[in-house]
Amino acid sequence: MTRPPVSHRDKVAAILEAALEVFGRDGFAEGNVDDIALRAGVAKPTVYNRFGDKRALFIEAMKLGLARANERVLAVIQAMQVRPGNLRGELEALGLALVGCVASAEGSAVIRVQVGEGARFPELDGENQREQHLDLLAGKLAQIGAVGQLHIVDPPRAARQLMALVTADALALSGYGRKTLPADQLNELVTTGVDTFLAAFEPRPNARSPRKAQRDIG
Amino acid sequence: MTRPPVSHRDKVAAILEAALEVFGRDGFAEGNVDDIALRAGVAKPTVYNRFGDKRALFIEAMKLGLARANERVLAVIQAMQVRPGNLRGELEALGLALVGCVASAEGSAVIRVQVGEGARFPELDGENQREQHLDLLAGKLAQIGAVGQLHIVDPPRAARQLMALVTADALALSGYGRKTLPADQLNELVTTGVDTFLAAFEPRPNARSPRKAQRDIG
Amino acid sequence: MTRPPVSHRDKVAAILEAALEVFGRDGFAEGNVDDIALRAGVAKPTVYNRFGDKRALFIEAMKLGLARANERVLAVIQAMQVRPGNLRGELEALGLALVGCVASAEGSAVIRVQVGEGARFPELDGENQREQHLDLLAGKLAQIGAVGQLHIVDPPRAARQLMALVTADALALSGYGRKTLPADQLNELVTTGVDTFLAAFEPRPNARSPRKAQRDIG
Amino acid sequence: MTRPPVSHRDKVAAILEAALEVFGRDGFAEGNVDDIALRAGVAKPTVYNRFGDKRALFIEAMKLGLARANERVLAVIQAMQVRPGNLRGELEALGLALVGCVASAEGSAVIRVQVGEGARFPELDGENQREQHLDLLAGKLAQIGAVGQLHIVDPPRAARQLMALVTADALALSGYGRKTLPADQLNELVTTGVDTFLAAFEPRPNARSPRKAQRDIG
DNA sequence: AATGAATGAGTGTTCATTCAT
DNA sequence: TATGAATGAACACTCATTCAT
Repeated sequence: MTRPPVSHRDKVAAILEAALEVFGRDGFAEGNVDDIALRAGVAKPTVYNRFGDKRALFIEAMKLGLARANERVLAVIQAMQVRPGNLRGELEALGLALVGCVASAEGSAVIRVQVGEGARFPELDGENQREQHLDLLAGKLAQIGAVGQLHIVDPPRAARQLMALVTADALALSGYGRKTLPADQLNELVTTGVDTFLAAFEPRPNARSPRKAQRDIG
Repeated sequence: MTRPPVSHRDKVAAILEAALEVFGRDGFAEGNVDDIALRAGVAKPTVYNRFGDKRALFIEAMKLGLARANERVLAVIQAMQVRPGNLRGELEALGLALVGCVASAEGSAVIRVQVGEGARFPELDGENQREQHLDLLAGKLAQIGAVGQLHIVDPPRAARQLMALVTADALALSGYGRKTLPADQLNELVTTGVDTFLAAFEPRPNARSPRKAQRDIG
Repeated sequence: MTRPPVSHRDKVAAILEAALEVFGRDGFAEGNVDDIALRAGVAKPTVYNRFGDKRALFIEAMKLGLARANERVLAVIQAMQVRPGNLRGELEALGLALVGCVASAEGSAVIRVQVGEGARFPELDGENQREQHLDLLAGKLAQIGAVGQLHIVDPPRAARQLMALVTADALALSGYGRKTLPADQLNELVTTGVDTFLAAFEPRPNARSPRKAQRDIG
Repeated sequence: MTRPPVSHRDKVAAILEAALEVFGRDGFAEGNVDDIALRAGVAKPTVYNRFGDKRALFIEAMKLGLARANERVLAVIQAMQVRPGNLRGELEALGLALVGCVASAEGSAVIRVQVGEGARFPELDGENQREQHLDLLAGKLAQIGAVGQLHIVDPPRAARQLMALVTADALALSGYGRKTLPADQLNELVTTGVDTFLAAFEPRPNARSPRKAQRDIG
């Protein structure tokens, strides 16, 4: 009685799982509580007993989805070697893994819903820990810079741009996860993104930052 | 009889305008036809007479919004000088203008809705003429390359990456247009994006492509 | 100016024709004024200019349909020979013609609508001149009785019963005109109806009326 | 859990009852679901929960009405004595009872609606078990014929014709139940119908069938 | 006189939410 | 606690009818 029986947790989890699936597919407004209850194998009032109302359920489900997505991205960045024997390879692996995160069914669904409905759910504002990802990545890049394999003056900026170079196009071209891009294309997007990143941040003999380097040209 | 009275065109236009506003704010499912009719200053059946049903109205309104956005982006790219006295300045101006497009109230609303609901509206699939923008930009970059101000081996790729470098972060940081970023921040995002672009695509004395250049390092 | 141009009459006629068709198929409530105007080749306000409202149009159209049906039935009865060389043949011909009236597309449609909606349109109450048909038929039967070919004590009653015997089943079996019965079946229904009529009203040697004749048995 | 609570059955029944009343009065299109729910004492969604949509509700209600009407008619026919001491009286009683069925408020409403809307509801096609009634009646008549009180060669045909003779006019004269005929008139219609039936099917000394009997005349 | 366009009033249907068991 | 059943509040859509040209 002090804590609900196991089946309770199970049901809550099942409801969240179902909600994530349904809201991910249909969005908040078109997502159907009946549908969620059905998929979760519970009766509708059970959903309301546990979550109060549809809005709260949506927020919980999205938090779960975002947390999972964040976790995956963090793990990917964490796994990057800071003293790579093969820097290009390491970055490409990172890029492919990141693209894999945003292109995954659940990942892209979460992105789509957050972009589409975020304005109406300020509760979700802090949930996307993009800054945290970038910080971690910035740290990694700084370390790589420290050993001289890259010329990084402003690691956070480099992190943001690396992220943009390897994921922005994949996201856009896939219609934010609506269509699956062929592996070849993903590979090429990542590879060329890494190319450009390396070209911009390669160590310069004269140790000038990209900005200064360019100043001469413009 | 030869042309419909002015008031008719006006009403159709007012309905589309209202629909774009309402759907842009509330999305398809939460967008209310009563609301749209009210804002347009017409009776609800007028909406249905002209557009058939809510879905068709949504599609028309989104097409209008997308067309406008596309037009603005094209104009911005078109305006870029291919023999600039000041390449950096030209690119920054381009970048700021592009960011202005995606960060504008209407532009970002269109993006949010398209990302959020696109999966349920295949009719809108071809409407985002991103490829066209990129083609145009690629042409410009190629011309700039031709006069030796940039080292561009693969113009389409350079175009994509320039776009990513100058707009991706602004979009993400603004919460896809939900919050307005301060001008300073936008400026810096664009400036640093252009920096990196120039660093990667600056003319190399030895005329090596970025890729080859990097090969030696990785 | 004293009388509307020809096209006016034409349009009124076309509207009535269209209304009869549409209401005959769909009934009053489901009958659509747009549909009627379209079929009539006029604009909707023209319908309203001429008929005032849907209800009045319905009544006019039904009156037209009923008048036509009445006319056909009267003509059929009128055509019956009162000194037939072949009484059975004459009655069968009459019966088939009557069945043809009620089974015709327009005839049955009018019947269906009148049965279905009559309660809501007292204006149509007097329009079905069934009594007139029966009077005419009664007169014919009386004449036939007068020449001794039938033993008819109460001609109106004989008329009603002849009508019932030859048409009631055809109407019921055809689902009130919904399905077309094969000619064979119609023939048999009429033939057997006439058989029974003749059996009941054949001249009796002892000149007793059917009623009295039966009294002995019951 | 094993059986739904009483209130549920009650509500479903109340809805059907209300629907039968409303549709019987107003027909399908003009029948109002709000009205039905109000009369049934339930909320409108309860109607939809149980019946899906208006059309399905209409069909269920009509099936109920038709089933009741069929049951009453069958009971009436069943009750007929096959060895009557008073054949005429027995047939008149049957006729009056049948007329009572079709002239009853609910019975005639069902008939009106089925005639008026049947074409748009093929689902109701098999529901009017007229053939079953006629079979049963034919059996009875055959039995009466077997004991020599009637001369019935073709019992189904005799059944149809008896039905037509006693009910067709009552139905037509009452405007398919719209107006109540005075008892006198009903009586006379039935009595004279039975007269004619008996005259046609009285046992003939020479055992000729009606048809043959008539052959000599025509 | 005829019409394209507009509209007020209403209706079927849905769905998040709650009641009663 | 969990659920089958019920409901209030909305909303998309229709259609007879009228306005303005």
